[in-house]
Amino acid sequence: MAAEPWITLVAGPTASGKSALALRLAEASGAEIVNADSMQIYADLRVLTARPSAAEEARAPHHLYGVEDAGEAWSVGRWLRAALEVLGGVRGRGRPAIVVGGTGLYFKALTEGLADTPAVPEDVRAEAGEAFDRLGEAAFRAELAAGDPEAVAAIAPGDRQRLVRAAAVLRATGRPLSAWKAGTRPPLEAGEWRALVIEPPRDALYARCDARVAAMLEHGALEEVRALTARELPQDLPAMKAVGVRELAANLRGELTREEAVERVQRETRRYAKRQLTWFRNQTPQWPRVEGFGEAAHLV
RNA sequence: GCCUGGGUAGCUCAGUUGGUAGAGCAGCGGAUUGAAAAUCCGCGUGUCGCUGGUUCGAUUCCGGCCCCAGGCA
Repeated sequence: MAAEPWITLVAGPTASGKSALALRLAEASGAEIVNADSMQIYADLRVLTARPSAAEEARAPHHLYGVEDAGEAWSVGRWLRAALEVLGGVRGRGRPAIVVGGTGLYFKALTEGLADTPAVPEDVRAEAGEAFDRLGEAAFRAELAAGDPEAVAAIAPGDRQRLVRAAAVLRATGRPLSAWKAGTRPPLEAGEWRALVIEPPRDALYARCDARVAAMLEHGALEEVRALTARELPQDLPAMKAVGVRELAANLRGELTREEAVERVQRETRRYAKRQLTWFRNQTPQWPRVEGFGEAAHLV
């Protein structure tokens, strides 16, 4: 067992000051920063996804920020492979690492592991989706239950995304998801990492979400969305699902006033923060809490 | 000032022929294994404007008052 953890995970909801805390920790320890945010991976929406600025990135090495085009789709698995490779490099340089972000599932994959499921071919995935739409949920579930009763029992009603994924994995590999999950091993050693969860008071966090969305509009969020929508990419790409893209695009089309769009983006941002709070509260209850915002946090 | 309509959940409203009320949105709680800023599940949180009266019982009926909107002056 390693004597000293060399990886620090900094988790927390959006607008909680994670990046600021990570930067302070990095400057204090000479660490390199690794992104664990599913949207900050994409290059196109720097403002809207609250990516660190060029000036901030200059203060410490940053990895996996803006490294992919919005026209490409990353996933937990793709992020995990990339993150492990980056961490290997950091370790090779003899430096500590700080993994910071708001995507709970990415932290879970990093600390607990991800099933070693083979890639599901695109046509199998598409076919499963079509089958769902053709059969309806009840019949689709009945068919899936023959090969993967566990998934059928565990997936909540209406959750098309998970049902289709379970069916696609079964079809492509001949084994249910649960079988793939069974052999999962954590990619990191227990002693080599430690974690922090920033958990600001709800009201103050929401106020910061609102203020930050307003500030994003002042700093070019609309222009980013204009450039992105001009590419007419498929709507189901991850980057197209970033909070604010839909609403600001609607404003650009004249379907929402600027004020309406801002209010909706603020509301979606608050909801996102709430989901993150729920995740960390229940999925990582044993991780130490930092109360208040990241930039003001008292460091241990 | 008079007339009409309306004051019910955070918001927009429905409803109770008198037995203390329910929808949508918001909000809150939860799930979460390759889209996770995704996807989905659950939960009404209430001086029924105020105040008297009638009644076993009033948010509901009656009186008075206050407030909002429109109309007439």
